[in-house]
Amino acid sequence: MQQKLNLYNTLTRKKEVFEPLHPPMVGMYVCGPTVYGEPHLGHARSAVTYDVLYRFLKSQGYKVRYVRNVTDVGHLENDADEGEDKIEKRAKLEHLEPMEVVQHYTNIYHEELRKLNVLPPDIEPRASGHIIEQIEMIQEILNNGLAYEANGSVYFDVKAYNKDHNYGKLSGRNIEDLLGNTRATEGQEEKRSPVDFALWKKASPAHIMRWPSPWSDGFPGWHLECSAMSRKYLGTTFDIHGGGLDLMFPHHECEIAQSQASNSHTDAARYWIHNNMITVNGQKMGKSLGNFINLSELFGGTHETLEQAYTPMTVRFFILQAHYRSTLDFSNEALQAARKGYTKLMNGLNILKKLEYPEETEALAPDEKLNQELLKLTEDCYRGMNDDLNTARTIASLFNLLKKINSLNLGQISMGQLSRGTFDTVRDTYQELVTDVLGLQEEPLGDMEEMLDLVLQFYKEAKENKHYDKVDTIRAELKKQGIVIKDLKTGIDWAYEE
RNA sequence: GGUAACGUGGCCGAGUGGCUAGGCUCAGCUCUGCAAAAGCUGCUACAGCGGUUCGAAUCCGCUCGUUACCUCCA
Repeated sequence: MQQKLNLYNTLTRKKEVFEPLHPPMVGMYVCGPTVYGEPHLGHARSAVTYDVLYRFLKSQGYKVRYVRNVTDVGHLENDADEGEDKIEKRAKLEHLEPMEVVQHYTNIYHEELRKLNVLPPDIEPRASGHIIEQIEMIQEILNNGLAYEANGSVYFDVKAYNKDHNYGKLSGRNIEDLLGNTRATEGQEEKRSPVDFALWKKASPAHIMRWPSPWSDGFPGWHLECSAMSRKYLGTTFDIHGGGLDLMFPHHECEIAQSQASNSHTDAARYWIHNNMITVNGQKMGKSLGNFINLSELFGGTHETLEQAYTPMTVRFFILQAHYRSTLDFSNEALQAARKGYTKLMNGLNILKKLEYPEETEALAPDEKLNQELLKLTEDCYRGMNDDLNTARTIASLFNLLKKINSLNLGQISMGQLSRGTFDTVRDTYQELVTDVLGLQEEPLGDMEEMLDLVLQFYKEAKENKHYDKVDTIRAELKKQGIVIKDLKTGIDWAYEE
């Protein structure tokens, strides 16, 4: 495949050819969730987006180290002021240890992502497990004169930093605008400037989650964990940093500032990737709007805006049918359409399993034009992926390919019109992209017990009609599945074979 | 208020100077015991107004509308 992957880099605001720093190794860091609540559609979009990037890079032969963190400390209700820690607030509410909250929601997050066929990252570090690394980084920034201590807390000195660096280079802001727009917030007396952000916060006496540091018993600022952990596992400069568009400012901006101000002196990542938001009725799903749709509600059909339950693969397909940098509007109609599209793609997968190129028929009536057309379609599939992970285009091309596969299956196109090479390319492309790269897999069929009842019904009829050959066949086939039929006086039943 | 982005056919959603995106829906045809699936055909759109150009949905300007970030959020 001589096509090259292009990625849109927020840092440069344009699509760039992806060239890893140390091929074939690729280092990739993605901002994971703060585990204080149920995972929702937005988490799914982010996870699926970077899962596809991860899968695609691997399919292209890269050796990827994928790090996705779990934020379990330091994420305050309000940034860098006197807000409560999200985790701790939840813990108090539910009368739990903060780490119980963390574990609980981390487990659910993992479970839901597994349903969505999202591969686990290679390393999943937690902020609370990297306090030492974070303290070290703060010390570096202090030593470099770009942070200051105030009453046991340490703040990043944005104005000082901005003298030699560009604070706002990622999100396209400038410090004057920021200063002009910062609203007066209470409890910020310690900060020299409203734009400064916390690297370390001194804990109030009531605060449970606290660690010793040179400055105070306290906890690290939210932005710091990502800088410290990405550096620890991927180095001072790595290839890809991903996350939601809403994290661009201030979170990612601060990450870059911290990395530059520390002894790393880098932007941390070379390609900064941002996925767009999910909207509901044209409005962003947001905490303050209270219009979140949790994944459990989606899979269970329990949310009030849902007309029905949607399976994880329907949701995955729905996400992939849009480009990751576009907002994706949620609606029942769109999900239902996604369901059908998904099943269509799966039917194609099943057809391909059964289709074989006949051994002896080596292109009886080769149709050069058709072969060319099919090969072009397979290239289109990859062209979509390479063009900034445009899964929407890839899926469109896969549907075009699927039409031909269906025609082949129905004999509207004969196998002899294709060369073996064309057929293999078509099959391999379809299978690889659908299952390995897009990560779409078959979902279990309906109720197995109901199907079994149907078989038992046929068994009963066969027996009544004394079609003993059929009776024997049914028994034998079911036995292969580990099921035995029991002819009881009271009726017919089944049991697991012991 | 500051800064961005977007406005595509009944719905969703790609594209981006000239060539059919695709999915869903709807109508018709082929196939078919009936149906379904599949294939084929049709519904041929790019907010409005100007401009650049041989040619614009695609570039530029203005107008209208929507949204996002600037505060917690993936």
